Amino acid sequence: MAESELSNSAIADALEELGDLYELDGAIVHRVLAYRAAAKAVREASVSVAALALEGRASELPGIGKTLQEKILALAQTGAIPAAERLRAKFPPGLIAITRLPGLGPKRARLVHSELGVDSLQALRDAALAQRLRTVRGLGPKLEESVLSALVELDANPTAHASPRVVLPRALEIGQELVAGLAARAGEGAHIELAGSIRRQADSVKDIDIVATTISEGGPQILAKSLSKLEQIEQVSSAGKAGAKARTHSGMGVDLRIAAPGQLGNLLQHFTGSGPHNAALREAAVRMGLHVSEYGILNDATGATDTYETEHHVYQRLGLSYIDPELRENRGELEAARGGTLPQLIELADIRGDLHSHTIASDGHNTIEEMALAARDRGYEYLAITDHSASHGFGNDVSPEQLRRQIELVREANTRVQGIELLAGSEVNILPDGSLDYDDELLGELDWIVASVHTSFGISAQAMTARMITAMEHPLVDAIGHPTGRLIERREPYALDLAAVFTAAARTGTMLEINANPARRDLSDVNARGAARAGVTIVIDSDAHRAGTLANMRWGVATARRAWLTATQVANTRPWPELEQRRKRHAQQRR
DNA sequence: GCCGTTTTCGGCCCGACTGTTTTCAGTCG
Repeated sequence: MAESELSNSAIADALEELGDLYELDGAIVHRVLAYRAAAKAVREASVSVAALALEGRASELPGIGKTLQEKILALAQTGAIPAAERLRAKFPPGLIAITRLPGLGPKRARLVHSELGVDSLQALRDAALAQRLRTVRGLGPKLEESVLSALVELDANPTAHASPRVVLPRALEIGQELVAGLAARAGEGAHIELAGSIRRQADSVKDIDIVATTISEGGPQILAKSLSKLEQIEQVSSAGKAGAKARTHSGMGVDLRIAAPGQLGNLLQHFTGSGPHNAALREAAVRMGLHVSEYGILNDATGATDTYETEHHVYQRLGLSYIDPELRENRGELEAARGGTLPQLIELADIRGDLHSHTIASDGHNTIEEMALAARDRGYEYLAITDHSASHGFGNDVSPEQLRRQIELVREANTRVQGIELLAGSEVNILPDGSLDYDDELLGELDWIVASVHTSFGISAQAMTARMITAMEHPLVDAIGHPTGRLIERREPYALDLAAVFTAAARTGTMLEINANPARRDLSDVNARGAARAGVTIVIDSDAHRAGTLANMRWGVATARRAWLTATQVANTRPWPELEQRRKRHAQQRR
């Protein structure tokens, strides 16, 4: 296999930069959008795009054609794209920073560069202070004002983006508080719900989108005014009949949109998105002579705009079966909905047990029995106790001797606590050479083994891949925990050849985890989908460190749904005896 | 620059808001 250290994320960054540069250069918007779409496809790919390009196969990815295949190949072979070099020489780097300011895009950046010679944020500030921006046709005093206030904000907080992304549970919590607050003030007959990326159950959320309908005459005004009264809201920037825009004290944007009940389906469909899903949906609709917006569907043939109360009817009108919100990312769901081949997605109620949990034996906060009772309360049939292993290194090491004692304690608790099967397991460290930190004899006494990387994240992709594959080839390793090590919005995944890992997992019968900790969700949606396509069995685990966080399972199921997974593709939707028989140590015995 | 129930060229979603305008361009989601 072609080996390249050029990561997908580095390629995606390069394509985005090139798109920005072409935009500054005045390229037509569709060409720029093509670069952005290609960057997204590269970032989401679960195989090495550099390796694909070296084989001449990058154009197999959606949105990448002959030209971009060549440009990625050049980047992989020479470390640079000639067109980007040329454009970088033409436009000073400060111009890109200017396009990032609110209210300023490529057109205006180009304008201030050509008319005033502005080539940096500092030069822009000087021009605004000297009131020179208003001398350019199309620009005025208001823009000077907004430029200066944006620069002040940037100075105060140079690293943070204007609106940071937060992980889903936090956004959902704020969103639900806002919905409850609005509902309490809206009166009878109002319907209020969350849309946007929260409803799609994305990894992280930038803005909270709220959709509301009201039947009373002054309903819209009451709702918009109610929003400004909520304690979470810092300020409302605009309010009208159709809705309001606001910002929370924590800095999240809030977009409230209001419609008549008869349009709820149209509004909800529009505001659930995603952007690429809606764009693709609308392009397909145009070919049918239909124009879709949040207000309804305009029919070219009749000139009438039809509105729909439910999303089901919106999709039906467009010749599509209903698409679950988690799938609306333009990753093939429209074609599947057209052909009636969408999957029956896994649900939280399908989960029968949890195979990754911690207790006070390592870094957990509850006893075996407390965890067992909490799992039973959740309706589980089984729970694996998998404390950290002998070299965890955070003061929570479980020595071989302690593990033997822990196994006895689990067995005792299993006889004491009725109504749930307790499994004695371990989350064993995968050492840099791929070996494990207990000997095989002790590992052989365990019911369930999840192996994870917790150290030496910085080794090369080649070394990390070999390390993982060695661990998967161990006959007693049932599953790999949080396989890429990413932390959402905080830490990139470690360098790893995922395609090779998936192949090895399928070959050895090792399961790969979707770790349901909402800061991890690892495997990610696209990677879990890639793994399942490669024939890998997925297991969804809470990785709970206290009884309460067994409930994190829901975020893992959310990721599985975004990965198009059905219940049958996930191991722990099966009763333990059935799951137990399907894992590799039995498959190996059968041979 | 991509792509095909308008297939190798000519299209490529839809609307709101803002500021600068007197009909609209640019930006944003």
